[in-house]
Amino acid sequence: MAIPPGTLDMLILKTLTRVREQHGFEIAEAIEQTSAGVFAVEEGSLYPALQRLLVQGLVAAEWGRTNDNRRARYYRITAAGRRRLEDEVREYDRVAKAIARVLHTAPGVA
Amino acid sequence: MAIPPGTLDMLILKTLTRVREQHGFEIAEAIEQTSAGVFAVEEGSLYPALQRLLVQGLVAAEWGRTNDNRRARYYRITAAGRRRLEDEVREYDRVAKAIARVLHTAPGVA
DNA sequence: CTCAGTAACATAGTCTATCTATGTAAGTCG
DNA sequence: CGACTTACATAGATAGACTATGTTACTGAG
Repeated sequence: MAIPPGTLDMLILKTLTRVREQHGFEIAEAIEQTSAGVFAVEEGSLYPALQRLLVQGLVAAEWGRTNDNRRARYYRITAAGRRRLEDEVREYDRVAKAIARVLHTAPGVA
Repeated sequence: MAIPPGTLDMLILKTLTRVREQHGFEIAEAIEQTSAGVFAVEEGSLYPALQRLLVQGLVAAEWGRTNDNRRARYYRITAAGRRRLEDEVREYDRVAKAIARVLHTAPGVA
């Protein structure tokens, strides 16, 4: 299923706080797994997102080798990335609560 | 604040289950109030959304008069609209839970 | 009675972010 | 060597909310 617009960067940053260094494919797999298979992160969404995060200094990257000796770019979250993640989670909670209020306001209430 | 893409139709349908007939402005105000002021529904988002819902038969509309005698289009939710609302709420919950799982998976967990 | 102000509806075009489709480099293995 | 796969990458399509603008029609001041 599609990732809700505006949440992908947050999910990537969060994933990078769980495992110190991951390359793109690993990040995508981790999101799919921790979401219990609800989300599929497409490459056309993943790599542009990682570029955005790189440019903003929220993640850092270096080229390395996978277990089976393929080249891959390994990402880790920066201090600025952690701060941004906190902000985004806070903001997401605010919005989620607001939606819940609308969805659960009883009929007849002003 | 901005309405998360993909949620506006659901919020409008839900609002119309609370008050039987409302015109556009009233719907927008109701969403702002029940969200505790978190959301502001802009006219450029509201009216296209109502058109979408009309075309799909999820709401019905008729022209009428406001309390102070201005013309306004009054909307009510249809049976198909109630079914769609149920689907969208169910889907939203699924996504929200998936995001929560990603955000709350402890470090070190596979 | 006219004219400014405003409520309500409406649409065109912009922007943002994800997706689809495609392409490339480089390693493995038969 | 050649088919297959992993991993990265980008161009273009698409969706949905936003900004900006415009129109209609009622009210109220002067």
